[in-house]
Amino acid sequence: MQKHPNLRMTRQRQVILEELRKVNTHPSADEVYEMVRKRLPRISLGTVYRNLEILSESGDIKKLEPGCSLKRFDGNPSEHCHIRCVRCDRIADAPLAPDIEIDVAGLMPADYKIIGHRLEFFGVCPNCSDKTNRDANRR
Amino acid sequence: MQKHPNLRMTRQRQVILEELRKVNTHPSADEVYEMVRKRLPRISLGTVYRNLEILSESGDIKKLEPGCSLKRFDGNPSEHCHIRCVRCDRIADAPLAPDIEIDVAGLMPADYKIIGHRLEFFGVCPNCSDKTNRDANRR
DNA sequence: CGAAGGTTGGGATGCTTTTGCAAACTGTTT
DNA sequence: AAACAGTTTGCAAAAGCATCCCAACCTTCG
Repeated sequence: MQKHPNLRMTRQRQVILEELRKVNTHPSADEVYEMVRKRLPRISLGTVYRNLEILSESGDIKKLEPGCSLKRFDGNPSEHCHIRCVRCDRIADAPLAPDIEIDVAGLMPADYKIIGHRLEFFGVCPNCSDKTNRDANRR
Repeated sequence: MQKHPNLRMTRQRQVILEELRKVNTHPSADEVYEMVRKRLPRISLGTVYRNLEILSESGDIKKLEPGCSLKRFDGNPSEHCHIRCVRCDRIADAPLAPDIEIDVAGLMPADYKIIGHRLEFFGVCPNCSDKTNRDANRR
C-alpha cells in the first residue's frame, strides 16, 4: 500500500531532511537546493525535487499547498468556501460554511498585519469515489 | 488607486465573463480558453490569462489560490496553520489556531466524502510592512 | 468621424517541476 | 568481503503553466 516500499537513506536525502528541519521558513524547492548545496555542492536540483516529494509522501515533511497545481477561477465573486477533490483536483462550492468568526488577533505572530483567512475543505468527489468503488469491485 | 482605470468591455472580455458565469466548475485558465474558443475561435491564450487577471482585480470573478506561485516545504510535519504574506509570498507558522471544530457534515455537498479542512491566514509580514512605511515616509 | 490609448493575437520567453538514462550507491545476502 | 538487486543520483532535456513583447486593431468619447 505504500508508495515507496524500499526507501534508502542516502546522504542526499539525509541532508535535505536535516536542512529542512533546521529552519522554519518554509523554503521553496529552489531554496532547499541552495541550502543543501552548501554541504553537497554536486547535488542536482532534480534530486532535491524527487526527495522533497518522497519525504512528504512518507510524512517526514509537509508539502504546503497540496493540489495547487494550477490556478482556478470562479465566476461567482461572492464570499464562499470551496471543497477540493484530492484525487482529481477539481473544486466545487461549499454551501457557505458558517462564517467562522475566529478570534485571531491574539494568536497570530504579533508583528503580522492580518488581512483575512481562508477555509478550504478537501475530500473525494462523487465522480472519483465512484471510480474507486468500481475498481475495488473489479478485483 | 485602481489598477486599471480605463477598462474597456471588449468582445473577448465579455465572452470570458459570460462563459465563466455559466458554470460552477471553477475552471483553470486553460479550460476557460477551451470554453471561450467555441465562440471566439481566434482568441489567444494570452488574452484569456490577461482578462482573467483583470476581471479578478476588478472583482467580477475570483481567482482561487491567490499567491500560490510555488510550492513550499515544511520540515515540521505536525498539524499546524500557516500565515502567508500577500506581498512577498513567504509563509510563517501560525501558533496553532484553536482547532476549530467545524460541524460540516450537514453542510457539505451530500455526495462528497469529506477528509479534512485547511485554515490559512494571510496578511503582511513585518518585513514587508516596514518596507511600506519606509516608502511612505520617503514621499 | 477621428484621435487617444487600451487590447488583441501570436509567438517568444521565463520559471518551476518532471522525466529519461547510464552510472553510482545502499542494503542485504552469501 | 564480494556480489547482487534494486534504488537513487547527476545531468540534461522536456513539459507545463504563466507572463511578456509588439505591431495591428478596436473601443470609447469628444
